Amino acid sequence: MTMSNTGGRRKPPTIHDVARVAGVSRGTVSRVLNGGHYVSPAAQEAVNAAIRKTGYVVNRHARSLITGRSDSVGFLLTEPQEKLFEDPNFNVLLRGCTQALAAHDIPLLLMVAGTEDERRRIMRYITAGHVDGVLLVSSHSGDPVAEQLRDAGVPLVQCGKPMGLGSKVSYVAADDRDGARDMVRHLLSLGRRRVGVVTGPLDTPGGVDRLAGYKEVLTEAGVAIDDRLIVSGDYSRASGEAGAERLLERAPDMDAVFVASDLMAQGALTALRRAGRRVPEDVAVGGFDDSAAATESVPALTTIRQPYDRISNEMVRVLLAQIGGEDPAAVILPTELVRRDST
Amino acid sequence: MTMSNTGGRRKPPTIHDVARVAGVSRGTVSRVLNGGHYVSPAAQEAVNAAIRKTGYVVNRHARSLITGRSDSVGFLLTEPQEKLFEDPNFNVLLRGCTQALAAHDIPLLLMVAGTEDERRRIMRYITAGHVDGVLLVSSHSGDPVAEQLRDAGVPLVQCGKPMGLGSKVSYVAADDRDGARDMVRHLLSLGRRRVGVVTGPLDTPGGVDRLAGYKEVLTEAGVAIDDRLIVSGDYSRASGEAGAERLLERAPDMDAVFVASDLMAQGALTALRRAGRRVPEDVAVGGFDDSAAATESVPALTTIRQPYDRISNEMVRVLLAQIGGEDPAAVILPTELVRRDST
DNA sequence: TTCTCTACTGTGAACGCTCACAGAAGCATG
DNA sequence: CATGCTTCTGTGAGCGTTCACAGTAGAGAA
Repeated sequence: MTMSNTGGRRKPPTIHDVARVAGVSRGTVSRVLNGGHYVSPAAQEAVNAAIRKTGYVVNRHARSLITGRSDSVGFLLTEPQEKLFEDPNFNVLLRGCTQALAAHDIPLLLMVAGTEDERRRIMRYITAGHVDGVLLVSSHSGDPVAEQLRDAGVPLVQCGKPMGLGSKVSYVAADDRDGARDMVRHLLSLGRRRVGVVTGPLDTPGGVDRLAGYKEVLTEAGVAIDDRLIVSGDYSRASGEAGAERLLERAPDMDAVFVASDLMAQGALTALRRAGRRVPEDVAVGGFDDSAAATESVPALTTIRQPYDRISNEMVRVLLAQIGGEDPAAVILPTELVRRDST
Repeated sequence: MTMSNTGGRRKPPTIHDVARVAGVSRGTVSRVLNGGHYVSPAAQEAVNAAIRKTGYVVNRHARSLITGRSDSVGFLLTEPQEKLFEDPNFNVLLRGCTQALAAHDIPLLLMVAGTEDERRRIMRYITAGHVDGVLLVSSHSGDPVAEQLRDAGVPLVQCGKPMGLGSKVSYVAADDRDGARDMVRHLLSLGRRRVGVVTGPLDTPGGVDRLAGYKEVLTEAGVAIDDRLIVSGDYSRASGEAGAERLLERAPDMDAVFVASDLMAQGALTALRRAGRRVPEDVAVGGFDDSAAATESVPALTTIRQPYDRISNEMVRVLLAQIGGEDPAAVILPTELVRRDST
């Protein structure tokens, strides 16, 4: 009479079963599992064979109980919703982090803090030690969550430069300023001199730095800064459309515009088309991000590529280092100009 | 001399500390934590006060070790990438599930099985009992993963109707057939008679059902089915564009088209514009999904709304029921016609 | 009174693992 | 031969919780 295996799950083998099959002790099996130092080759081999034979998989709960580590990290999003819905970059980041962590056999717990209630529950969960560290994505970058976590001693890496420079928290970001410089230099190299800009939100480092890069290059090139050519948006498509409209009103002779996100650039294209301007003949348009929106636009956008794959890899690397005891670190990654049809 | 709390985390309070503060035993605290049956009001109150005072949070690892439950579920995506990048619906689903689970205090583990290696690692993780159940999103809907999990006795809910009807696995889906019927009826009600269709992939139930609804309504209305008016796509924007182009070639007198996804409908709009057709005057266009693409299109798409918020809620509900021992269940949710500017 | 029943409470054992420690075996050195 | 050192192995304890069980107190019935 054999045991039925329909329906319920069988009780999985433990380290004890492996030890018995391999003819060694629990301790030896544990050592093999954790790097194999101080284990004879013969025992090593016997244990590995026993693991394969029994189909043993470590019980992470039991391990965590004694080590105090959870061997998992949280991916925390502190946005009501727009980010998750509108921003194509978010997907890339989430996927990149999931995979980078998977390579270390570390599961990713997704946490979305929309309401204040959710935020509290999540903070309690995190500070109780249920994750070893947190990857934080938040757009309003003076987020109190970052400071709270840092004060609680939770390893933390933020995506994008945080606002308060005093706060000692790790972050990984693209080089916004340098990217903006590249784009504006590119527009100037096309012979354009009336270069407008639709900035990001000016209460975020990203918004500020991209504008700074713009001004820097114009000044270098001896082109006067004209306030009528500067408006700001909030990275949304709608704000890009409104921004371009305002620019055309205030400076009808504009012959190029640097828009600080692809989504806004898409909106700007709509506004330009409506105003009867041809792109790129009358007005050259440069975006930022190289998100999916850049290739979907008509014409396809010349843009500044943010290396999201590298950003997610670095976020994970820095976080794991910090969990391992290293100090917080800031990583700034280079961007790249991608030429398409809008310039 | 006070203990420094800079840097490292303090050791969190245990159930023991709570018991001591409340003046009761571990057992009583545990009972309060798990529903409070057979606990006197006085003890109940004392324990709750002690929990607040000490800031106690249950150690889930210790609990899981003994209960055998992990009190977490996996969200498994078996797609190489396109879904995560192109499909706006995916975001909505992921967020919905995260929140529905959060209400039960259950964390969501995100798992992406792109490569074969990842798939194996994830299967081992799941079957080892590290999650209590799995929410599965996969487009090629005869996915072997579903059967493997079912055979391993892992509670499972799939998003969308699975292909092999024999396999007894839970799923939650929108009523594709009925949605298609509504849309085609709507197009007919506008007086259109040459109604084309760009279907989804015909090796998936969603693709098949939407086409079936289309044919059904035409037949009911006494309009002959014309094969030249039927082409199929794969839900991508590009395939919608190509599909509409082919339809115009084969049936230049087409005066309406039902496109089985909003993303494809966006592509169709591009093709129609290029061919000089006005939408909706010359050709009315109906989409499916009511994703972000529907409102971003110009003109905004009339479409069939899939109730993604309800879908995610139902997926979680059915999964938790199944974890609780109930039998697998199928849930089919009603759709809704959303009128915009393309019809 | 005594017994039974219900409502509640405390206690030891276990869950599966890692860690610290003790000890064994092998080998070179004094 | 004792001593030390290195490499390897086994053993008990304990992580924080739940669960089963035993036990207590009080109320009501016989």
